[in-house]
Amino acid sequence: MSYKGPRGTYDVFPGGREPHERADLWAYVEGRAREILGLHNYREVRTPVFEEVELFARTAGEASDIVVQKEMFTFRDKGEREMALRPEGTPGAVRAYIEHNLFKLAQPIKLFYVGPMFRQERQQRGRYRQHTQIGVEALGTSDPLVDVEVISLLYAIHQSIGVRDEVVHLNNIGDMPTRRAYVPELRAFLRKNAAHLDPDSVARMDTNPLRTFDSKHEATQAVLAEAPKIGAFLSPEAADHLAVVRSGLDALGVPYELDEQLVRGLDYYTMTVFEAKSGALGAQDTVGAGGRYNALISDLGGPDLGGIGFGSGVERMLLAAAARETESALNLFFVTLAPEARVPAMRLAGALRAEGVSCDLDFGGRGAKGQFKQADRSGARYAAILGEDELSRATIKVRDMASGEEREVDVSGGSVELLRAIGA
RNA sequence: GUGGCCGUAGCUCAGUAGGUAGAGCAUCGGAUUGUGGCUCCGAAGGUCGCGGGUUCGAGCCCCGUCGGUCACCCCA
Repeated sequence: MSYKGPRGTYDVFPGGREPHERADLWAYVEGRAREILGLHNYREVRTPVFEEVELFARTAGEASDIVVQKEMFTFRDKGEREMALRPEGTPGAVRAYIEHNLFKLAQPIKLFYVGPMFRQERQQRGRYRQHTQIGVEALGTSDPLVDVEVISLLYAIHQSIGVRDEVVHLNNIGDMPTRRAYVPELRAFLRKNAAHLDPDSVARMDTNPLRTFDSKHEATQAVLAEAPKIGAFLSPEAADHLAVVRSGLDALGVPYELDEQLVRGLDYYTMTVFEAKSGALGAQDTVGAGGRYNALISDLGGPDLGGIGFGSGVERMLLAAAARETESALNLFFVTLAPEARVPAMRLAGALRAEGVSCDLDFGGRGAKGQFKQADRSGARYAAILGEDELSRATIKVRDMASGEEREVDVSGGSVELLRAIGA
């Protein structure tokens, strides 16, 4: 084999082994998600898979090494513009919201997107260089009940496709007053215990102390268990917001766990953050996650309005969902027993398809036995046999593949009798 | 990007102390000149990831490289 797919990518095809390689499961998940999104009145937005690097750099802070941090695929176009394949969906959606003045309409604007995201990382279970996210952005309001809707929507989508062993983690990382109060406390605490922290956390202690909570090092986690909790530092506004979100989730019956160590990788989050994890995955156990971003819209040149959204990894949803079988959709398979029967069979097939009956026929020039074998494997309920005898009588033989029963029907007047014979 | 493990037919794998490759399933054909699922017979299918090296001889040993996988980093 001379060519292989690029590192960290995979193909979706009939017969794929892993759930995320199966085309039928993709159709199922996307279909369910679109249905539920529609029921919540979210509408689709499609934005380019590449944007100016600057857009993504703007949205994720730590400007200097952002390209490295977010591990973006970047390239320069022929006009010397620095571009990047999108690593996440929010910046493009928010950019479009601003660019098309959607903030002038009645708010919120509730959008969803489905599409590929790109990150240049080493692959592992549930992590790919090109992965797909189903995401949602509710833009133009800071109403905490929108947070409730967005989180319950994420949960509803996961439940509908059967994500196993799911826990929603919830936190509020506060507004600016909250952080001004909390971050210095946390930083001071970390400095005091720096000797017990891993190098990555030591490095982040000054630039972004909140992120140290993400560390997987045992020693670091032991230190963090004793760290001051953000809950005690929440401004009155942030505390109220969290209380409304919690009681809303309780009222809707969405199970969640308050997790004061939950921070998020993207720096634009404010107030509400959440993560849906599944025990059915490996180390990459976050199926979907998101949060509120009350400064992002204005940072990108829009009005001072809040927004909240989530992204959910389709590959991870597929991996975390219980195995599922999808049945064959084929109704009928034509078996031709003479070369001159093939074109008539195709003509009849056309007539059947026009009536919504799915059918197929052999293209390999197989003998009778081989064709019946194909019919059997196709999962078709009926085989329609067309040979010299049938041709001369203007009939076709319909065989019920399960019972083996056969009956000959008249097709001199078209496909009517044939349709009736198979109950269509 | 770093590290552990792995890389033999389409798939899952075996391959013994180094002697130029096997099985099961799948595919195709036949047993049944126009009838599937079971059974039997047969065929086709491999530069043993790639490149070097050691050796009379390498799928087995050594080096490099590419790829996969899992974990770290990061994140959906």
